[in-house]
Amino acid sequence: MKNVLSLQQKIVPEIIELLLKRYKILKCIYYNQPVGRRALSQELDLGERVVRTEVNFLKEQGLIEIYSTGMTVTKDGEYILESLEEMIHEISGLADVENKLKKILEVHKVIVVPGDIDEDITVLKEMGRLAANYIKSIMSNDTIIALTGGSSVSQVVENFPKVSKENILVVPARGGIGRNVETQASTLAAKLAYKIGANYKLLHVPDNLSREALGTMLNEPGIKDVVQNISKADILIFGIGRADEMSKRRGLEEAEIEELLSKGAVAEAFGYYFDKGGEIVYKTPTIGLDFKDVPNIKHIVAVAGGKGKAEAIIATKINNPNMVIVTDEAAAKEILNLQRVNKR
Amino acid sequence: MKNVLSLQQKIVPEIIELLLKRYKILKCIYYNQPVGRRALSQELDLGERVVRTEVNFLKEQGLIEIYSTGMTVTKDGEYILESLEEMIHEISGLADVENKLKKILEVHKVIVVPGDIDEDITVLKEMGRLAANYIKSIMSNDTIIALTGGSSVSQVVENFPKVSKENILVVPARGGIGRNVETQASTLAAKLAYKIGANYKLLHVPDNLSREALGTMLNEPGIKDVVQNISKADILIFGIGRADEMSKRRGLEEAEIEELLSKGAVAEAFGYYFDKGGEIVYKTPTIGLDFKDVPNIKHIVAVAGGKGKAEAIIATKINNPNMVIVTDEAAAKEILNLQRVNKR
DNA sequence: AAACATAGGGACATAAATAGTCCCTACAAC
DNA sequence: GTTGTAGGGACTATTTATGTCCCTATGTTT
Repeated sequence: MKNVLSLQQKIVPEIIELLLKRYKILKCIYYNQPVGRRALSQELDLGERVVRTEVNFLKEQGLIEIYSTGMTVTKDGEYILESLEEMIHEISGLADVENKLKKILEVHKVIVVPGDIDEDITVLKEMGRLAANYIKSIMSNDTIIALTGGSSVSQVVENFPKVSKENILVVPARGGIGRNVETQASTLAAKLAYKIGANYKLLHVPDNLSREALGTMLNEPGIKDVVQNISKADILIFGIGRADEMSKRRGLEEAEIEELLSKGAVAEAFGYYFDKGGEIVYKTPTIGLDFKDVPNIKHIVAVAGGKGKAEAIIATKINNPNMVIVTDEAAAKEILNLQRVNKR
Repeated sequence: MKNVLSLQQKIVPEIIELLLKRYKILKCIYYNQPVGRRALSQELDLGERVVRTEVNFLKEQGLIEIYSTGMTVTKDGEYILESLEEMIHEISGLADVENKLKKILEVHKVIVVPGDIDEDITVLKEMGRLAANYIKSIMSNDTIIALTGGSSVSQVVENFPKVSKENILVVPARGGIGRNVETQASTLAAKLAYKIGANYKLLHVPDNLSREALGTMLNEPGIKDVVQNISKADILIFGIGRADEMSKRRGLEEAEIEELLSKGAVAEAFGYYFDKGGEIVYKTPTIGLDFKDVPNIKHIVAVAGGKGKAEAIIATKINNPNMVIVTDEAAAKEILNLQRVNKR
């Protein structure tokens, strides 16, 4: 049989939360027995009533006993507690990792997909699907979605479920034509719009323009309109890349790449390059989303996976508490590793 | 690690139900695809809305796809379905058995405790605990509980949880003094009453009285009162015994026992002996609960376990659709066996 | 011995999830 | 075209979970 737990993750994902909650409570009673309901709820940071409901359940199951002096774990309970330990470790792996990353990266939510993007291509798809589902859940009528290019975002679009909201607008976050037409922001914007029956507007502007050219472009009416829409975006979907890879892929000149890297750039996201400290060290000369607008966007979804992306994910510091990161187990664990090393 | 599933049964039993429900739905879609929501809900005997909720979930998880022609299971879904099969068999063992028994025995509910009463003494306790919990859930103020003697009922009393209802009355279902004072109906009634802070009344009448003596007794005011209470009982708790064992234990004379068995008696419950067909072939001459009152009692809980009791459980036919049977795995499986043999 | 702290249980209002129901539009088969 | 069945939307009713506060019992401190 395939691993029971991963199967259950798929068909009854609620099990994780419930199991964890009950385990936590049982363990807490065990370590503090005899203990009262209120002391417990404080210790566990759960509502008093919630604790009570669960405590009643545990009593029903004969795992604890309740006296007027407090609650104690029965022999059965101890046995269960012991047996559960192993299972919990296995299960809580990801849930735990998600919570840790949430704190480390200071974001609203982290979604970790089991597996490694570099070893299993379906992991990327799963990332896309989960990101898409999340995005669907936050969409409402009249939402403006801005997105970037890249293979990760491409999978988000590819796995987008049907949506029935009205007057959705999809725009590329920034101008710029990548090598691969299939994963360009414009292509993806159009594809997503088509999939969910939304409108879309495109920015037909190459990357790496001169300042003068940019200025001129910005005054073009067709472009000005799109740029304004972008700045009003409600949802931003973007991938995170490694600075070294992205600078090449975006066709920067050798000299520029060298300068970029010598400045310590390790991450790239929507045209901005970040160093390890999260400082912006370079900005791709094109038009579209301005970094100063980013902190105000209601929902930001970053999608990136693979061990190699860990550093870049950490470096991409966007001061937006609403950010959600969708990544894979490999990247997640590597981020935790790097963090541990840094602490020493 | 102890078996994951039995652990989960103990700590998150709700999830198992959920798992079963979803599996059932997924499987049903698979065999009928493409199929509509309403057809499904009819097939599965679930509310249309319930099906819808679950179907949405399955879609979210990517296990099914929804088209305007109906729902189909995806490759992922098929894989899950296949992998789940084994797990379901293991899990649903008892749940399934419970349902089958419910139909075979034509009762309101069957509770099956894993294990064999004859091999593991804790199984008997567990049966008692579950029966007691069930009884607690149906108790209200002013409830009258009638119970018989026996080791099974004794465990129900022993494992009774705290109850805070008012004006509960506990009475023995029938008069009669057994060999073992500890498990006599009178003793148990008193013990239960003490445990839950209820009142009790006793019937001090030996088994096997002559007709004349019975008539006399029935006119005694102290006894008349108790008998009236018994006939108004809201809950009846009783054990089921084998006719051969019980007739000896109850101290019948050799000749009577032979007559009894030659009449085909296989089961005994609250003083009545039943043959295989569920017909009453003998009645212990004592006073108390009358069989004609039994079909009208609101709640009847029978407790009996062990392979040897299977035949007796089948034979004890009480025409009361509210009956609940608490038994063990050994008896349950044997009942299914006997049933299969009978069909041939 | 009295006062106090903390225990579990009861009760009730309210929030949230779930289920029942009915209607609508789309699509496929006849 | 007509018809039957599909899924989705939307509203209501019902059940369940939660927050809150109060009560009494019990063990401990003063």
